[in-house]
Amino acid sequence: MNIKEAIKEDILNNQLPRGVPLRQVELSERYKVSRIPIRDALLSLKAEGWLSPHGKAGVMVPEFRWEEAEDLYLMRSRLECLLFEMAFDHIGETELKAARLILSELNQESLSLIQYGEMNWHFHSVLYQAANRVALHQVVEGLNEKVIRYLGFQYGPLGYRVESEQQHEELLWLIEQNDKQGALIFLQQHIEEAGKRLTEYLKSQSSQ
Amino acid sequence: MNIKEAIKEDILNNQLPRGVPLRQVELSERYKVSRIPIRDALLSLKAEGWLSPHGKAGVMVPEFRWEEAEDLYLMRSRLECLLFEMAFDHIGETELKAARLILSELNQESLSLIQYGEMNWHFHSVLYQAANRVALHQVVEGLNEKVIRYLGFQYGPLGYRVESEQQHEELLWLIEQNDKQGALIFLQQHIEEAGKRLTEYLKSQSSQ
DNA sequence: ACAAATAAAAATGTATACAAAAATCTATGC
DNA sequence: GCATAGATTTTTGTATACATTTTTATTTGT
Repeated sequence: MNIKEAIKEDILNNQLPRGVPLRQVELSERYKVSRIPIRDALLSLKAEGWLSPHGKAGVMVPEFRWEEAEDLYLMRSRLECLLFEMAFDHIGETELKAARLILSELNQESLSLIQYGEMNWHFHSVLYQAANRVALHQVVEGLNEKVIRYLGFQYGPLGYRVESEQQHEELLWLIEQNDKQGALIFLQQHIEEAGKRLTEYLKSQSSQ
Repeated sequence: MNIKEAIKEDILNNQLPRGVPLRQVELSERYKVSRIPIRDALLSLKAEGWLSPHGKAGVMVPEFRWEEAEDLYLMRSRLECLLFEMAFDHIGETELKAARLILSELNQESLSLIQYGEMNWHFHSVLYQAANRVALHQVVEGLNEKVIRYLGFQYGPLGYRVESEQQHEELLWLIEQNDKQGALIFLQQHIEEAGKRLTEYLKSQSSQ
């Protein structure tokens, strides 16, 4: 499971060419392993949306497309709010404590992009776990995984990081106040705003 | 891509034990290939939800769980209705024609369960395609793939097949009448009813 | 000059063999 | 009698070698 992570990192940091087929031998030389574990990794990453098919055989790093980003956040908005609503009444001190801990770790600098993205998901995940909706949770997790691909944009040029953390704080506060409706609407806005920013940025990038 | 299909068939028809780890050598003997293509297939099927991890290494055929079925149909309801709404105004004679063709093929008997499930999805898919929402479409496709695992229940003891086809006819009719609101509500009921039936059936099964 | 057919190459897919890790069994101490 | 530490066996993970498929280049005909 280590080569997968390495390839993900390299995709995020634009160390691998986009749009052209990735050759298994090149990758096996690059990561100093044989082609078999490379094949395994490519297969997994393709299934997870980090790679897309190239012709009849072979994979490539997909280009960024604002349409995909828009769809992802649209789905996150619908499904995460549903999940959060189901979770809300079951969120107790345990979950809040865990969420606060993650938030404090998130504030530390010196996190790689991929680590930050995962921590960000963990924060939301801890809250959603209270809903006890495994299948729904997994799909939402998959969406957040796919979103990580775009984080380079979101936390690079967009400099969204500080603002995002303030919103996390506020969400916790609303939960503590037991303001279900308020928290729900806030979460929806939190997601939709992030989606809108990213989508607009991607559009402006692709049109030039 | 052929061994994957074979394993899927066997999972659907309960030819593989549930809950216990699948051994790669056994499968390689069963399907008369070496372990490498088996590994590839298991990896893909795990990513698609047909198999789940068993301990630190190895996979197993997951048990049926009504909670999963409920989640799947909940998500289908939310996302498919959204997708359908986006598609509606772009559905033309081309899509309707394709949908009618699929429907006529669906009426033929002599389709395996897995083929029927795929045809069923194709019908919906053709309509959704008009929305031109690739990422959203793919997620919905994934949900329908996962639902196929449960089709043995839905079209076996539940005998839902004829009724489902009548509903498909009616949906097409509503589209032809350009009754967007009506079609939307009808689709939602179509999905939610199927989900409710399946979930209730699974509950009754697991409680005895 | 362009298109289609064919031959060469490069890439993926698969089999066999070996290494590492996990699970199981056994023996030993308390 | 039970739990734990170690050894044994089983299973998965990886490397190398070969087969098949796909892609690219070349040739040939119009």
